[in-house]
Amino acid sequence: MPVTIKDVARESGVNISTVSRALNNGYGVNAQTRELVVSVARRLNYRPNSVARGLVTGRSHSVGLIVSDIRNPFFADVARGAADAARSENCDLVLCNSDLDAARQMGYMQSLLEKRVDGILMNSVSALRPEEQKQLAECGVPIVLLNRSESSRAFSTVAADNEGGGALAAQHLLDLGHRNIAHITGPSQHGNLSDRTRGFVQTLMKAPVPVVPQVLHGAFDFEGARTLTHQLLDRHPKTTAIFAANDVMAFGVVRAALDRGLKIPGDLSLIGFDNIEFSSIIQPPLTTIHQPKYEMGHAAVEILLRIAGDKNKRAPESRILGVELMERDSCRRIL
Amino acid sequence: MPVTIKDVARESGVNISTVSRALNNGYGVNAQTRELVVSVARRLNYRPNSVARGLVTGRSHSVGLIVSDIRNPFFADVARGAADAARSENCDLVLCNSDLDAARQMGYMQSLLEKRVDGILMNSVSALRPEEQKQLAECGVPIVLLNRSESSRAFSTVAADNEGGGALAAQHLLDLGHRNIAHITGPSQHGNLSDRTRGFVQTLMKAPVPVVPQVLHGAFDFEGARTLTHQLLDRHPKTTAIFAANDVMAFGVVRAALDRGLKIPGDLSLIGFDNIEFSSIIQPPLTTIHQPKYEMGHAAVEILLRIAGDKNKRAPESRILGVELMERDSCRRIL
DNA sequence: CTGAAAGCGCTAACAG
DNA sequence: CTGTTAGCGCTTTCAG
Repeated sequence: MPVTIKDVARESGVNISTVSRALNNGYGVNAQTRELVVSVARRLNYRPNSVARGLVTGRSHSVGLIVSDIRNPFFADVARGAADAARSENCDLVLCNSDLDAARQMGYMQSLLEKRVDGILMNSVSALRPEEQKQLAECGVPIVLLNRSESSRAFSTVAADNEGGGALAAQHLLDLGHRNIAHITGPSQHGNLSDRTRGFVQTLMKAPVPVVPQVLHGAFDFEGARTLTHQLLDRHPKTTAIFAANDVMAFGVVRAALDRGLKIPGDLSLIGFDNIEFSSIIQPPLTTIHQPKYEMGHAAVEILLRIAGDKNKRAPESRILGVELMERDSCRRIL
Repeated sequence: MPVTIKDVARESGVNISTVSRALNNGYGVNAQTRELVVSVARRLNYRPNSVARGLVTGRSHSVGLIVSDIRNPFFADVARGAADAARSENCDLVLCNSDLDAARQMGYMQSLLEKRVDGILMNSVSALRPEEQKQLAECGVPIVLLNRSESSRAFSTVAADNEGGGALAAQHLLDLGHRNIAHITGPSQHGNLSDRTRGFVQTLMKAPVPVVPQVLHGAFDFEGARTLTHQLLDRHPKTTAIFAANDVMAFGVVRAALDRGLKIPGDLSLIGFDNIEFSSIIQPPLTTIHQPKYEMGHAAVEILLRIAGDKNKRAPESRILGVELMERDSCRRIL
């Protein structure tokens, strides 16, 4: 049985409320009394029970994070940023993996709400039924959505400038003189990736000499990209540059190029998106669009906790973080 | 203000204790009464307050996970296994990043203990002062240590068979006919890596024709390995095979080989350790020792929760999980 | 089977 | 400055 505030009170010969004050506020207590209490508490190895405290204060000092899968390096970065932001406000992070399954996600929501977390940060599954949307909106704790810039205005959101990133990629390829350009990406309705595609395609089409790229949709992972690249190059062998919707897809392109004996960037220029750690390790080091992953997690929790602090809930806040071109060795100039 | 058990009681015309029973045990309550209560609860959108429940039951249904950095893909895998195991027991996972800093680690411990988590899984910093060791041992909640097989017998532990993995790597290289073998690894006192080194070296020395490998210590990351490899090859250009203490180090070797125009496996065979996702994506796909990362996290939480379930604390349990050789394309046979 | 009551450990008025 | 008191929302005896 752990030592409680009562033990400390008895041992110091004061009332428990005095102990509480001495240990928390600090002020409003005689300096000597406080010293005594503090020393007794330390001697007894007293550890305040934050469950009990939470019951009365209504704050749990923890926030929930629901991501699809923490093994995705993107989310690992976000999680680290979120955890650090939480810690700097004396909160802990509860990690949940939804696998983008609506039922799992709602299950975790439930569990987090029962734990009375102070807020929830999530990369929500895109296809939420209106009923679930509503349930989320009315759940009573602040929610910040990740990567859902286009979402309903009911929630605060944090996302990278995906559209701007797509534009950056397009401009870079254009600047290098490419005209036979392709883009491989995920399913056409994937919000995040769609934004990248839009920025990319629009920039290409608005060029002085407009370019219309080949756009291929498929699975947005390594093998999906590999397959897509083979399809692309079978049909359009003249392609000189590919924009992959994320770095892992870019790795798939690298592999496909290897399969065909094509050199990057000699025969094919390649640009990715995300700037995961591995993109600088792979050969050739990948030119890519950097997404401030850590900062996104950090900002999201800041917003969450700010909202949680305000009693009168304010209008949801949306934050779009800037992206950046990381020039490495996978793109070359076309003569 | 969320709806409480009282609201449900009033609305169903029964006592709160009946509501509690109806919603929890299920038995000991008239079927009709229960149905009524359940339906009212649902109608009111009642969500039990697990903070209040925790205060009386003494269980928080959450476990803490302290790792050095979730961005390390090894820990991301472990965390996922841990989260899944926790979830299957209706627990949540609280994620903490220590950066292997003793102060941060103890700070998180403190915070987790105040939250009255049901157990803590951690990859502890190796250098804990005896005082801190003791503090951990007596903290009152079950602790499972990760990757600390050699640690004091005071704690339960879960680790991969690092020594066996080192042996596997050695045997593989031997089988392929290598005799000029090197091993690059981290600092000599790093428990985990030391085990790998020991298994590797001993197996080599016990071979029919004993081999004594070059062993180089340095930073156990990408750049560290790159540097170490250059040093190695400057001094021992006849080296035909390298065992890197982990996959990221192996990637550093790949880069160093590239720096020198050496082909893998043509000029140099390479074997890693961990089998992180990237090892199959890099060129050439890396032969490596697979560590059951997900399973380790899963097993650790299972043990944790089993200990937490027993009132009479039993002897600590140590589990060593098997490793496996993943043969890919980075090693070749020497004639 | 159900209600009444005690209490988990703590904070927060409210008196003194 | 400090003690008293009333809960926070729930589980759990203990009666009935």
